[in-house]
Amino acid sequence: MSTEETIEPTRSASSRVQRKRGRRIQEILTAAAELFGERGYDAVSLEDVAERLDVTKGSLYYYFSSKDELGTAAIETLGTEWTARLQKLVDGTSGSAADRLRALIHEHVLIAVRDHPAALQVFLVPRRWPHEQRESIKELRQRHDRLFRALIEEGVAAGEFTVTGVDTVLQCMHAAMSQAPVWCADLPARAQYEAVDEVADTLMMLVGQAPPE
Amino acid sequence: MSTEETIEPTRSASSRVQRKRGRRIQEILTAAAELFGERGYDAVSLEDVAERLDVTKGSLYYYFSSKDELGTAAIETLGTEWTARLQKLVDGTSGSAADRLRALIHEHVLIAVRDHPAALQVFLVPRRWPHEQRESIKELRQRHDRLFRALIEEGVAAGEFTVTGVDTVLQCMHAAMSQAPVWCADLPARAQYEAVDEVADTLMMLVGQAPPE
DNA sequence: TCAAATATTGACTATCACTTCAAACTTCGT
DNA sequence: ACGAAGTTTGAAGTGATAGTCAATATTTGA
Repeated sequence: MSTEETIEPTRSASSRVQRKRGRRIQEILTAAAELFGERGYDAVSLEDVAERLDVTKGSLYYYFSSKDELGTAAIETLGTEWTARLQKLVDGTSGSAADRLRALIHEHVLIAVRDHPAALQVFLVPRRWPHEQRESIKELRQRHDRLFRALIEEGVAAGEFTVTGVDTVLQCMHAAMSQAPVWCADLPARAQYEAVDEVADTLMMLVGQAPPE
Repeated sequence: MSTEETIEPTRSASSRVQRKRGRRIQEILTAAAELFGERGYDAVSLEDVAERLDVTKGSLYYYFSSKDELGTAAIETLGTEWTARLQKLVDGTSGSAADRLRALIHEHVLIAVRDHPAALQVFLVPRRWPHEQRESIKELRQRHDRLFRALIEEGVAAGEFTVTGVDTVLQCMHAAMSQAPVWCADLPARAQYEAVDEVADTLMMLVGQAPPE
């Protein structure tokens, strides 16, 4: 919802029309988010986005004033959905902090590997993003991180985890997770799942959890 | 040394001239390696490289047939120097596998943070590199990894380390290290050193080494 | 049905970066 | 000193892609 459109239709516009506009914007964002998540921001041209929607790129400028604006909004969309999925998982799982953290990592990486191989890297490296856009991504990542941080701190408080600095652990975790899709890219589906499993085991060591058996 | 030049001067060429050519190539590679290491491959144009050398970009094509070729060679140079530095450190240190691994990680990240903030990412993500160039980078990374792997396996054999899969540990380690320069970018020098220290502590947990004190 | 509002087109411009190359310049060996 | 070999230049070519815009098509509401 509430995606900011900087370009407004002249004035007026019935709510019906506005809703239609909103839907169209969502369509665009969805398509863009998919592409950016698959290939990364730079590797996707507006022409690519337009093609997927069966329109021409000129039309995209009717809704977004620049690629960066579309990009920011699309990544926001992607991240929001992602966070929601993870939140749902966290809420639906019980057990020790270790169990839940492991499940969270597993799900997180699995989503990335299967659905959005390039998305985590976009979240992680907002290097080339201009001015304020960067803040937007940072904020998104923070929202994203909160889930992990909460579990880690819970585990630390419960004496389950050993950790030097939570921030550093989070950073290392994210960095590693963001690369997982790259390593897994050439693996068959079955092997991917096992690889993700091993990544989860390994990352659990960042909080002092030795692997099972 | 032995940098392959695909473009050869007509024929003949005295060894003296050839040596001069070799030196020039090294100058170019050094300049390019620095720039690529600072800003990453894509963010550096041939014009940038030429400018640093006080020549025009056309001149670069006298030595390298394309940006990719120059890029591959430059990264090779960077990686070779890097490995040499780390090798020296490993050879010059004694103590438990844990001590040496920690020192290695620390040095590795510190080089990256201080000298080549973007280099590790280039080593890690050869995504956009074409055909065979990719293999070259992979090989380089393997050479790079060998140092870490040797220490890790030693520690495992000695019963110091707990590890599920060495490859996964290596990957996570590298991914995390490659991001460290980004996190540290805005920190003052003193704080950088401490941050690197904490990264080392955290990464040691990947092999089951709880932090000190 | 028709005019106003909205949406889309496609051709055009601008820019940036890789690449080519003939001509000019420099260095080398004799 | 001189020609040949090696090096550099600057301008032009190419291609990809962001961004613009007047013309056109579609949708809306009365």
